[in-house]
Amino acid sequence: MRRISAQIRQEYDQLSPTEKRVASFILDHLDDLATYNSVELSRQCDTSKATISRLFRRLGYSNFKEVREDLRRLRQSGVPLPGPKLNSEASLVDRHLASEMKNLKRLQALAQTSLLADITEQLDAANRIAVIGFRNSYPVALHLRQQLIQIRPAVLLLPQPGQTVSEEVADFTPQDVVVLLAFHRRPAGFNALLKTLQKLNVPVLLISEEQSGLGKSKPKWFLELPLDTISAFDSYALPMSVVSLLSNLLLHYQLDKGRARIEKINQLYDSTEELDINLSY
Amino acid sequence: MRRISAQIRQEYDQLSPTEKRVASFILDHLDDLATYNSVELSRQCDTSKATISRLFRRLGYSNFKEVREDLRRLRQSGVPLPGPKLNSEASLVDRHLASEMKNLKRLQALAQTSLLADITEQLDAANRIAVIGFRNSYPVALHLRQQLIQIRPAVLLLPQPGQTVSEEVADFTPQDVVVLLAFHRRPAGFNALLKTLQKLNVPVLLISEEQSGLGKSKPKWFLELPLDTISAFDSYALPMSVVSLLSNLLLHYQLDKGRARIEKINQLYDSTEELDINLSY
DNA sequence: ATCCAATTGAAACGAAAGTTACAGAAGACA
DNA sequence: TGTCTTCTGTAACTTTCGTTTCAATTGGAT
Repeated sequence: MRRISAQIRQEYDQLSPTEKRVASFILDHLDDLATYNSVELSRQCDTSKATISRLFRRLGYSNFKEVREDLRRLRQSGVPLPGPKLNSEASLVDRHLASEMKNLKRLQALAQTSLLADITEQLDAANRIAVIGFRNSYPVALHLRQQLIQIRPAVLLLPQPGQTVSEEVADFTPQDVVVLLAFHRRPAGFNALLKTLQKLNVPVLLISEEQSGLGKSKPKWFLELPLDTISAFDSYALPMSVVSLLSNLLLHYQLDKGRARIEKINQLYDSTEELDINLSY
Repeated sequence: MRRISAQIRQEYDQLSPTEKRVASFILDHLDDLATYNSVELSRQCDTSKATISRLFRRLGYSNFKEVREDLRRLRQSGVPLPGPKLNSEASLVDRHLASEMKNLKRLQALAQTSLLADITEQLDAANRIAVIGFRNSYPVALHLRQQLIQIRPAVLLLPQPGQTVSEEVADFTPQDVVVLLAFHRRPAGFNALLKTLQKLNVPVLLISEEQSGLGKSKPKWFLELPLDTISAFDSYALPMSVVSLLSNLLLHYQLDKGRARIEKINQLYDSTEELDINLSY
């Protein structure tokens, strides 16, 4: 495929001063050049439309449209990203970000299976969904519930104050789904809960940190997310990313099926306060 | 800032069948919609230019140009690096991950300043820290508080049930710190809260989504995080990553100062031993 | 069956985007 | 100095884009 950046490098010496200025600008904005038109380009580079037009001609394109098409194809077909460069004295911040990047890449590997499609389907079909998360997993559970409730009814956050999970889960059936967020520090009794669910034959999506050893409990779906950081505090970035991903997947699944009731979404957004927070000032 | 995905959510039910088809396509291609024009859109959705034109009118834009400008502004708020680009058949999952990657890169650009060091120092020195977050920001606030409380005392989560933020914040001083998580849909009265804090001269760390326009309120520190995803549901991955980053930074700051007790860190690392919080089964 | 409202695409229109012709400016060279 | 070349923006142009008008079609409702 022809690459405009390559063309520019090749021809750069032959270009006139103004053209060089434009070419540099292009190299600096390769990623969203496809969204510019020649008028904007000329304004940004403080030159005329004519110069822009001539430049692309010089670079071997017959017109601007061809450039656009090339860029879009380029955009869509995998420019490898330059990884975060790290020297030995990289700051904590840099190292944190590098670590997050690494975690994301691992998720990418995990997400290749049909697992997510399968889960999405069940999240749509389930009569009820229970989202369960203790301690550090609780904020994630809360968030997941906040998102899911916007696209389907009957999404419960467990346990509710004053009740035990066992009680609330007792009447769950194979037509329901339980999402169990189980990152670190699972309280005593957790295994009992797993067993109960298994006995009831409730499909369980179990999400934990890596190396949790929870795979043995044979949940219907199992996601092990890397939470590693440079130091003692884990990062819950990936769990939140998965929440967003699952929500978006479910939304699109429902859209495809014509089943999404989007009109409700904003109402809920605006009026419903799912949490008992006092919003007054 | 107006977001086309939000507009679509709001109006979706009012749309005609063809318009719904187009709207779905848009949600599926939010990330590179800016590179399409109405002719291409109409071809992709197998409809006419006229329908496209009418749809955007219905979504509250006065013309297509306005849509483009909106989308470009969204896109351009990032660093000039070619993100991970995928071919057109890339799955939603792949595109989600690519988008997260891009957001991380943007955070990398934000984090170059001395801002974080400054914040860390104050988080250490503060008499009290209040963490405030409503709606979708609440889980993040909860999590931040959970982490910070492990390395320093007097970290409050506001508002507490039955009280108003104003009341609880009334006695805050310049020696305290308020962390205000303010992602999207800030409730009425939010500005009043900001002003109160300003009047009391309390240092505020304000964290919001990009393009929130909250910079005008002149908080002491201001972080704008990209939450963009491929579709309607935002990703709170970056906020959670920042929580982890801040926690780790503070931990290391205290370690450097000999102020963190080693046994605390061991506690942090130890994922099995538990104090029992009253979460029943 | 008839009417009415809603939906949609074809076509016409005006408004831009993009190309080309042209002319002025600047520099090189004799 | 005069001439030639190159570079560049202006303006005229052609093409494409986006909106609007209008008529055909559909699906209810009476």
